[in-house]
Amino acid sequence: MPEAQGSADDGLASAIAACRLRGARVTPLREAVLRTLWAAERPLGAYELRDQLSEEMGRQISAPSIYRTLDFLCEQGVAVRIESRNAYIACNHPEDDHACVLFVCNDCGLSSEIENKKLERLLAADAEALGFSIDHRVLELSGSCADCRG
Amino acid sequence: MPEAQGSADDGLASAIAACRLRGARVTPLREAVLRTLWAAERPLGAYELRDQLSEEMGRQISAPSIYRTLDFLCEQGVAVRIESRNAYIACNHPEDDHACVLFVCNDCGLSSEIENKKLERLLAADAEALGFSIDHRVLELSGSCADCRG
DNA sequence: CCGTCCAATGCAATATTGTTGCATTTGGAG
DNA sequence: CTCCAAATGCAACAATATTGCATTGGACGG
Repeated sequence: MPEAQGSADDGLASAIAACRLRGARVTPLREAVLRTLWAAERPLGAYELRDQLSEEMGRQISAPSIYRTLDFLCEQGVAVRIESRNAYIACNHPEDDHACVLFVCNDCGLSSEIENKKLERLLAADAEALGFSIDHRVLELSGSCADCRG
Repeated sequence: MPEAQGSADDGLASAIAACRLRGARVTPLREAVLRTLWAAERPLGAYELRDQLSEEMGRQISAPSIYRTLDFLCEQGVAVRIESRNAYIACNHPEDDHACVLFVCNDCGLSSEIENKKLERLLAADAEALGFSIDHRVLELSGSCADCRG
């Protein structure tokens, strides 16, 4: 579940608005996928989304459609792929550059994106020292969230 | 290519020794997979390993054997799976706890594992603040290495 | 040396995840 | 309205990963 920051509806609405501002087309399928991600309480796989949306929309949605839609949403910065799970979540800070750390609970799936500027600086310094130019970062920490640690 | 630190042979030998010290069985297949990873100049996929080893060993190695072997090597800390690529590399510091950052060049595949204690502390602090207990970390940065930036 | 046992491997089938190519539809610009 | 490009539908397929069960092989006690 994307961490609280207004309601999921607010998040969805502002994500859609952000896409439109950039001139991107928010089609019914794209909106439905994003809505499903916002409503989910955990990361969803592509085929899970396909099944759920096929039911919701009363017709078969194909895997390629789902993947293309997810690509679009990730490019727009309103969804994020979790590499270590082959799954996706809605992203609640489309404005910044996704320089965040993702905590994912193995138990309930709760996913929290945390920004940490100091950490960014350390990574940038390491990259600099190596002469490495960073295109894409994957920072995923899995374990147990506060609720599930019982 | 695992970064220089003695020769690849030294790395391979010490990785094998480390496994044996723990009482783990280092079979011909396990050794061959690890040797191939050490010799590779880039991360290798499971099926790539299967094909290469099938040729080397003069018989068909099956996918399950490869996956089981890779699981073993990762558990032993002598190999690492790169989640963002579905690929594996040999690990050159089986001694510590794999609290490292991995830089992977999109161009040549060069993979450098960097330790960064400050970064570890920051992540631990974020986790603490969330009440989150970390099981597994994935820190993978892809981009262009110094040589490929030309 | 022999038998027993268990970990490791072989192997076939299958599941899951992701992609390609091409036809068709849709929505917006002119 | 017409045209164009983007989006979607769809079938086939490719790549990655797992399951279940049979077989092998080495370690160890006798």
